[in-house]
Amino acid sequence: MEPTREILTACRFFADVRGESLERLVGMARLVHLAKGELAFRQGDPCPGVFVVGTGSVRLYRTAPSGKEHVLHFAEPGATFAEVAAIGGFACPAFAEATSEATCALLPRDSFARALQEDHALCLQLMGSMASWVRHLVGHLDDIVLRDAAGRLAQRFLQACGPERDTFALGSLKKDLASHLNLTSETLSRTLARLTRDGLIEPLAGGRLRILSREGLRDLADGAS
Amino acid sequence: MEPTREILTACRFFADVRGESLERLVGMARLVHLAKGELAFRQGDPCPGVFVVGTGSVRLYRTAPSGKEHVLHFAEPGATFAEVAAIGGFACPAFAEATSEATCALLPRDSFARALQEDHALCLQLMGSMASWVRHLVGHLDDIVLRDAAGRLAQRFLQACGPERDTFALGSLKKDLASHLNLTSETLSRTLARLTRDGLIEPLAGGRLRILSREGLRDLADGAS
DNA sequence: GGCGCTCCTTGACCCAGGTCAAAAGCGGCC
DNA sequence: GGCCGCTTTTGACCTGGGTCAAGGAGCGCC
Repeated sequence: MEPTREILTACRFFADVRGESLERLVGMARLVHLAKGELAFRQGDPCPGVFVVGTGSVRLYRTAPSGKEHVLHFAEPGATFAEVAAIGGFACPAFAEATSEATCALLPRDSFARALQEDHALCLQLMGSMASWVRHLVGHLDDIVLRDAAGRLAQRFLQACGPERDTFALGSLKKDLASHLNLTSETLSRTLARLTRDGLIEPLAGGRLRILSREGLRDLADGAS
Repeated sequence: MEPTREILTACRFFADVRGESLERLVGMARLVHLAKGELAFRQGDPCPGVFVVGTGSVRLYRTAPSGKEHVLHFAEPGATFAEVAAIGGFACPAFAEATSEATCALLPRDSFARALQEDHALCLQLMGSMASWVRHLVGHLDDIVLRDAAGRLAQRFLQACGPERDTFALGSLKKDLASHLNLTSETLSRTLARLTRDGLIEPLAGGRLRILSREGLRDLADGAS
């Protein structure tokens, strides 16, 4: 199978796009390869189109004039990024840096926009995806606004490992996770140590963690100090 | 003109919706009246549909288990709210409280969803609106993450009055503005006093403000303390 | 006018989390 | 193995902004 088809079919966003719609997307897609540390685009660049991550992982971050940076999102395989800018016709709102060697399918903005114009099913699909993304953003916003450091971590852990499994991987450098949660890496480190000391989590090999007390984490996330 | 038609045509979201599409929306719309302090819905309620503000103003806020609340958004005449939940099929993500007597048009969720299914132009419209909303959210997120109290205020003021005029109204209680910016009203009050003392702004009658130095505000927003 | 709201301001104090600096870890690579 | 560059941890200290408490100030209502 062409690699772009494989990437697109593995993507949640396009999971239900089939037949002619899918062919059209596959037809316009270009394969983009990123070396570790390479930027797919910079904040303020014109948006090249929608990226769909096939392998590797891409860190989306914004910077302030002051130099501080904020990690908005980690795009893992199956995720998309820059779709909002592509649809809205904005400049790229962030830097996109591969945190490991990565391959993406790129759906060029103009072709993609044309496909949206003409393909109602695709449009509906995307609408739903975008709504989910908004919901996610709002959730993240009030993680940051409404919870303290421990609460944010606890919340993150509970989400990261879902209701079933009780171990999971961090999936990024700790300093990036820290930045995503609007913490410094020092505070993250200290908080992690505290949760471990309190017996709520257990560090495993390979940057994985095991949750020992969902209860305890939930309490923290709900604001019990 | 029926009041709902008037409300819908005044709304940016539906500004380009005309003819049959518009008739359909007008046809499904119900007029909703809210007394001051009344809730249109509560966080967690099933989403009744898309609200379009005609008159008055609605405060959208979320609360944490700890009791802290965060004002996500002020919906003024011409704005919509709950559209994301309606489209994505989620529960209401926030409380919606009228801060003054308000009238809204309500497009019931099911009818609206059906219209979306069948009306491609409407779909495209909404896609663009949603993209703008995401952009706004991301901007707000990093106001909160990347700027200090004075920077957030400065940014807010610059946006609120646009590139042309140099006076504007706060448009809400100071404590709500504070909550929106993730500050306490005490800090807001102190910061406002400081900006006034430094000659960057000037308080006017009726809760209006005049900007005296765009320069100075820009510096603050850009992180110069 | 006076009374009772609610909102806003100001002051004194405090603390979560940031900052700065110094060790550890930990691969990757010659 | 040993060196180098990174990330992470830990410690000591500092500070922006939160908290608590006490007045004003505006305003609707009797």
